[in-house]
Formats: sequence, structure tokens, C-alpha cells
Amino acid sequence: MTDALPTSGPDIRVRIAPSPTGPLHIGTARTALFNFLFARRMGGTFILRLEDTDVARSTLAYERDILDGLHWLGLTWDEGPGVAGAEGRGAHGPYRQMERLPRYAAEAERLLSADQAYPCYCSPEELDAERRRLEAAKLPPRYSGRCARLSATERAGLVAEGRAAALRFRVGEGVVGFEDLVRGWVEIDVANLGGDFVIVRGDGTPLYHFTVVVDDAAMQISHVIRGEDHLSNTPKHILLFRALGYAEPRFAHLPLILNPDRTKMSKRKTQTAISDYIAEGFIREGLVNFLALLGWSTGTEEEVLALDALCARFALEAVHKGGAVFDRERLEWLNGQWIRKLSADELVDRLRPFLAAEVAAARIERMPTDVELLALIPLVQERLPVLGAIGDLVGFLFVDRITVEPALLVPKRWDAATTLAGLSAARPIAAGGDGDVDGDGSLEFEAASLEAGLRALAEQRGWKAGDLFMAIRVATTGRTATPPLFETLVTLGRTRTLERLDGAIALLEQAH
RNA sequence: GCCGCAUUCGUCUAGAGGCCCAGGACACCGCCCUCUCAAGGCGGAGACCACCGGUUCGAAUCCGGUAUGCGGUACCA
Repeated sequence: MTDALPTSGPDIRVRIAPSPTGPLHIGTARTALFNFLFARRMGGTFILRLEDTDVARSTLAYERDILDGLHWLGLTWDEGPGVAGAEGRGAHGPYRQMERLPRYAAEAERLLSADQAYPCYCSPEELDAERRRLEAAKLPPRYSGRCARLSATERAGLVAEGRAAALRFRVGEGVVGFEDLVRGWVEIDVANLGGDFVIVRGDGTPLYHFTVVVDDAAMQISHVIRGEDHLSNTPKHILLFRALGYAEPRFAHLPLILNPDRTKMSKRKTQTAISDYIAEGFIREGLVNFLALLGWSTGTEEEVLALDALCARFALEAVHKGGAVFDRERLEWLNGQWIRKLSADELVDRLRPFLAAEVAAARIERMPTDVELLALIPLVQERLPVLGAIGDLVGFLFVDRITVEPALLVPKRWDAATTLAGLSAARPIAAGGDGDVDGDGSLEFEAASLEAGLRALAEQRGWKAGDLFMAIRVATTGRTATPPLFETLVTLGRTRTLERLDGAIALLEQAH
């Protein structure tokens, strides 16, 4: 069976099967990425399937978030719904489980009539009590099998009581083993599965362990690549594949992504929604690169890799077995690497929504033009770990008035009087006076001449140029850390530079 | 409890018996560059390769056990 599976080509079929019960999770994105990389590497088919049988928690908004997030990451799928709410494309649909109900019903019926499954009339309360009893006795929880051998008349009696019947799968006995592509041979005694398990609820809706097998079989999935948290469940799935008469796919269980305390990554301890990372200004190249290297490496020292390079190098055999802690510092570093690789035009495009958000939040007063943005790129490109940092970096350029903390105005080695003298002396240079070597007032407001003029001033007065520059920096931007000063002043423009110098001078005089 | 999986610098990892008294990257520290902040360059600190036994001339690498951690154990997915 397994040796009949393809080793390359379009018959390599893998899938990502998220539940629209929450926003796209980092872990789901990583699993999707590994499936995608494997499919692309092998020339296979990557499928998206929505597992929406938890009707109470599934929403269209989450579905949209998940599809948008995967699209944003660049993980395009060959089969499945293209957009939220739409029908999927591909020959193995439908790709939404709630649209596959007849299929599950038919498969359940097959198991029932083959007596590989049976109706169970135990109520949730009874099962709960049973489980608690076992736990209290320090025994592993397991279904007693009470309904496993009911006679027809017993069943009729329970039905007459008005009890709803769930459907349980007979696990039988023996040991189930499989060759996991990342972990090697794994085997589990069926006796440890907790007894016959429910595959269809009392209300007739099918359960995960059942739907996943029916769908993977129907969609001819060749490789099931998923998180390690499913490893212990795999024997259940294998049993179901066999009972249903389908070939088993191959399995590969990925190491978990961990919180800093090494527990399974959770939104309580780590930011997990991809949309939150997008909102902060992580870019797809950085996030994809980072995620690919969580639990896998090329085996070389290269680590800044684009999606196509990752595809070219990916190998399931090289995936690690141990869990990997999500290290945000490393993500930011990689993100910065990729921001620096962007072309100026591209960076302008990506920055625009973040500036718009600054406007919307009233942190800046107007949206910069594309020309202004393009001019800013050389000043900001290597200073952005995330795109969302743009507001802090250059927001002072797009507000009419800045607020200046008087204490910041005075450089460390200076006092208020020196600062006042420094700014007052700098003003005419910025105004084009003293720095105007031709004396005709035509001096351009330009970085090199501003720097030359102000350096000359500092030297003449015996000041450290850095101190003078710092005073001007704070006076004109309100901050101690900014892009290079003279380019910044030029961007600010002569008029506003002078206004802000005057404002700072007034502030210092007032403090006197 | 039971079952399963895992275990190399704080973190991500290289390493498939001698090339390893363990290499790279992030973070950290220092120096250089420098108007600040970054970026970049150079250097440093940081791992008794979880532990104990065994196999071998030789083990991070093979075997066994122990410990610890994590995951699973639902009419959730």
C-alpha cells in the first residue's frame, strides 16, 4: 500500500486543513508553509481544506482572516476555496467539511453496516462520571464498551427512552505502527487509545478523527504533514483508513512551536495571530523565512532565504524532532534583513498603509506624498525592524507642532545657557546667513552646506560638534534618536527648521 | 495515572564514529566607523553535547537505562 505512493509529481498531494474558529495562527501558518514547501519541492499539489464542523465556533470572518493570511504569506494553493465563502476549485471538492456531510454519513453507514462501528447511547453525563471514576482510581480514562454489544431489543429500549445515539468506532486490539517521515518508526498499542472512540455525535455531526480520514482519502492526500500534537492520534486515523478500505497516506509530524517556557505555543503567552504580525509591520519575506527555520534548516549556514530558495532546498528528512521556541528577536532581525532588501519603490508601497494608520490614529497630521516618501527611504530603510516603526521614526516631519521635553533639549555635556547660545548661533546658519559664503543670500538649504556651516560654528566657539548637533536635533524633532540630522533638516525644510529652532530658543529663555 | 515524542550555547541551529577540548546566527558585552539612532566591520563571553552505564583504539554522533520536559489521552480541532 504505502510503497505504491508516489515519490514526486502531481500525485504528491498535501493539504493544510485549518478550522475557521479563530484567526490564522502562527502554528497553522508554519504547518501550511512546510506543506507548501514540500509540495513545491516535489512538484506536488497543495490543497486547502476548511474544517468547519465545529459550527458553533466557526465564522466567515475567521475564514476570511485565514485565507487572507495565507495569501499574504504567498502560500498559494492548487485546490480549495480561493476566497472566503467561495466554492473551491479542484477536482476533489467540496473543500469545506460542512458541504461534505453526505459523504461522512455514507462512510459512517458503511462502518455501521460492517459492524466496525456501533451506536452508543451513553449520555455525556454518564461518560463524564465514568471518566472521573477511573481518574479517581488512578486508571487511564477509557470507554467501557458498555454499548459495544447491545442486542437489538436493548437498543430499541434505549431508543424508546429517547436517547440519542452517537456512533463509536471499534478499535479492536493489536499494535499500530507507522513510519513517520520525521520521527521514524512509531508504534502504539491500540489498548492505549482509550477504548472505542466516537466518530459521529448524537446530533449526527461527524467528529474530527473521522472527517479527517474520510477527506484525506477522498482528496487522495499522499502525505499528511501536521503538528506533533497529532502524533498520538495517528493510530486512530490509520485504523479508520483500514476499516474504510483506503490506502494509508504517509505521515510526517512537525515539531511544535513553543512559548518561551517551552510549552506549546498559545495566545495566552505569545502573540499568535498572523494578522497581528502584519499589523505591526512584519513583512511576508521575513515571516516566511523565520517560520521556515523553526524546526528545519538547510544544513548549511545560509539563513536569509526567500520563498523560492526555501522551496528549492526543503527536505522533510531534515526536519527536526524537538520543539522550537518562538524567538521574536530573531524574527525582528530577519524582518529587518528583508526590509533592507526591498527596492525603494517597493518599500514606499509597503509603508503607505502604516503611514495612513498614523494619520487615522491622529499621531501625524497628514499623509506624506509618494515623492516625499521616496526621498525618505534612504534615511529610514536600515532603521526599520518593522514597518510599523515608521511613525516613531519620522512622524515629527508630518506634524505642525512638535512637543519638546525641555530637559532633553540640553545635551549631556552642556547647560541651558550654552544650549541657548548654541541654538541662537545656529539659527542664522540655518537661515542661510553665516553659512552663505557668497553673501548673496542664495545659499541652498542643503545637507552638506548646513553641516559645513554648523561644524565651523562649533569649532569657532570651542564646542563639540556632536553637542551642537544634538541640541539642534532635539529642538527640531523632539527626539534624541533620529535619522541623520542634516538630511532630516532638509526634509523638514528651512521654514519649519527655523520655526522649531525659534520655539526651542523661546522655551529655553522662558525657563531662565 | 497511562501512552507517545523529545533533549547540542539564553534562543534558532551545524554536526550522521576520528575534520569538534563542538561551528554559525539572534540576543548580550567591548572596540572600530560615526552628529544621535541604526546599519556595517572586528573581537569577546556563552554548551562538562541532560545524566549514568555500555560498544569501540576512538562517541555529541551507536546501544541500554535514568531524569527532565513536552504532547496526547473529549460526543474540540
